Amino acid sequence: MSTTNIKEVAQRARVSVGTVSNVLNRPEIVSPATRKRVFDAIRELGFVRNEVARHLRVGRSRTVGLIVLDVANPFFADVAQGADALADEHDTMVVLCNSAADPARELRHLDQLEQQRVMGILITPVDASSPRLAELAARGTPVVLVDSAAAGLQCSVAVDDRLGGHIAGVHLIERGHRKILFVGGPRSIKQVGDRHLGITSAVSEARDTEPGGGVEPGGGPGGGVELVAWFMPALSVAHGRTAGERVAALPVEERPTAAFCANDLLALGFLQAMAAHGLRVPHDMAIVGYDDIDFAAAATVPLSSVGQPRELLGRTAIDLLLEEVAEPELHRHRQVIFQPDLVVRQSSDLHRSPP
Amino acid sequence: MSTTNIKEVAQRARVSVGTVSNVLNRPEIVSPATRKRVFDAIRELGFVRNEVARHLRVGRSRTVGLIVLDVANPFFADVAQGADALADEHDTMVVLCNSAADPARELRHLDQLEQQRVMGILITPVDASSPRLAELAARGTPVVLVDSAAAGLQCSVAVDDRLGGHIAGVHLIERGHRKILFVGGPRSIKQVGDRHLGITSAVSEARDTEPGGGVEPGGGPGGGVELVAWFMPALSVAHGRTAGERVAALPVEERPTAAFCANDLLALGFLQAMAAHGLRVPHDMAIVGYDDIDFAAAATVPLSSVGQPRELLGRTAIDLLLEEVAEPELHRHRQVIFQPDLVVRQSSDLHRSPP
DNA sequence: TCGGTGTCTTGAGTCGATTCAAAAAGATCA
DNA sequence: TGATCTTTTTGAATCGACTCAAGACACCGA
Repeated sequence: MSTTNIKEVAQRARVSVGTVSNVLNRPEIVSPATRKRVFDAIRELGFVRNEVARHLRVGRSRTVGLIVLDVANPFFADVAQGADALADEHDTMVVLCNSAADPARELRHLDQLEQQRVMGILITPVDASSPRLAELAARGTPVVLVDSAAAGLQCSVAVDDRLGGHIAGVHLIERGHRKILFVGGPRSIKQVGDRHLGITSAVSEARDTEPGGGVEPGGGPGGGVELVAWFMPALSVAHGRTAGERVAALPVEERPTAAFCANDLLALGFLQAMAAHGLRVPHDMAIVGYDDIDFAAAATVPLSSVGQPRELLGRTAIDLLLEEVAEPELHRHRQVIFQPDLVVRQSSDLHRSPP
Repeated sequence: MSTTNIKEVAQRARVSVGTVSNVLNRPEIVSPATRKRVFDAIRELGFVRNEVARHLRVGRSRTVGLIVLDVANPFFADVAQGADALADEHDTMVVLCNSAADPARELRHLDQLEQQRVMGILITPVDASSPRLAELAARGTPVVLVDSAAAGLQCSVAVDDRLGGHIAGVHLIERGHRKILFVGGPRSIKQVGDRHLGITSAVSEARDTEPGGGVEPGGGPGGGVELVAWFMPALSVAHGRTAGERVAALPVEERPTAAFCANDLLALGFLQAMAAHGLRVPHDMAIVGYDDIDFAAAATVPLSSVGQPRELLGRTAIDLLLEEVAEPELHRHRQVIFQPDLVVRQSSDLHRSPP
């Protein structure tokens, strides 16, 4: 390791360590001549300040941890980019950690970050109600939940996932679909649950308002719209493909005509499976994804998707965190909620005529 | 911040600080009764070990920095995942930093990581010949170049980009293309240059071996294959789209029949532009990308792409780093080079008949 | 020459955990 | 019981940078 320390610099510049420290931190109070001597010594020795020691003394780090469910998901890459951009302006470093939706990994990262005394933690939790998050906050590490609303105990930024699910449901129903599949991820992930609730509410509203209260054969009670939900083990392209294959294997009369996937990775996988089994999108199967990642627009069939302000989520999270760090006393926890919006593309843009 | 420190724990457990430290680090040398008392005190006080102080004392951190050109590129997400997986097994944390291909940002991250005295740095440099990297190594922070071969001064893992470019070129020529466009990123990025060199060599080999040495009208000297190269300002979907639009605007007789893009993001953007301008892929324009990210297979037209062992790159980089850290004296810098392989999909899978 | 007033510089003490020589406590045996 | 090991525990010194009260120094006017 760079063994040159402030002491050696002081020796070479023929000043005390205090003066070197002053040059580093408040150069204006040091006389120009001394300052120059010190800078020269620093350059000559290739001195690099030991941030660890500095941090130990001043007790405050300039890094924040960002724990996401899946680094490989472009949605989180965009959130991270937003966070990074704002953090950068405040001379702060964002370290990105991947929990891979695994509570154990999440816990390990939380422990590591707390032990490193980071300035704060932004997290998209596997389980938002975990007591660990409250403990962290209580012990003094501010936590901001990202893409997941908090119950007042901490700050959070989120997009209204129920609304997003609702919009997607209304859209599909409006396009004439009467049997819809929801492809979710693990139930434990709150976003999945909320998006499911959203489309569920859209479906039951459709039942209530639909004319003719008779029970149609094969339809749900009180209306013609039926919703099936499958919860896959992960929100990945591979599991989307699995779901798609399972759907393709169903006999036509049982098969839904539309799928709402809890994120775009699932949707892209699902779409691939449709192509592989000769099902046309949107004719045989309409698809709506979630997140509106850049790749959604570039898919085999351009994908309809519920969009979220991804970078803004990241920026806002950093903003809330910095606010809390700056004035821990005055700070009141806030829950910021953004609105999703549906981007209709080819994958669902077809009016389905009744059978 | 968690203000409970080892001293308070010691007080409550009625032992010395040395004993608490022992319980934390070598519990087996402490008698069971004492150990229990200490653990109880830790639990009761909610003590969290201060990794900063520990690090200052032992002089060695358990984190490595990984600086990539673009976090939003799934290629790097996969590399990061590979690195993370292996690091995890060694109880080491990977922090991901984004240089966004900007030398200034890269430098800032290098500075920060060095100041934090990380165990080592994995980097896909904007400029591999930058003296900063050598300085870092000289001052004691091991550096491993990722996806970019080193000249013996440090370790590196890479994929043979010239070979990759060559394979792509041979494939397109073999499919009958005689006018090929190379869509690159900034020339300063080594990968871009190498991939260009690769396809250039494929083209000149084709000229040499092609029967009939006559100069064809519109063809290059000595053969019928022509290569044009455009270097875009960034390896992004947006710039791919720009390139595609520029190509689409060309009169048919001047327009290439195939494009080899320096990465899949460019290729996906290029593909979108083709669709937007009514050019059919692969009939009017064949496309080959690079990296074979998961989204390549899911594109509007499934994308041919030169594949790289992405996660293995990350794993190997960590492996080399750990090896160097473990035995700094014995360690000899190594350059690991993997082979790329072309995955042919629909976007280039068509034999073009001569005009 | 002295006191006063700024401007710089100094260096011991501090942050929290680890280390290790040395002391203390136990165990074993003659 | 005392001598000799062995097992535990102790606590001062240490890592490197920062802080701040106190000291050194220069300059000015009386």
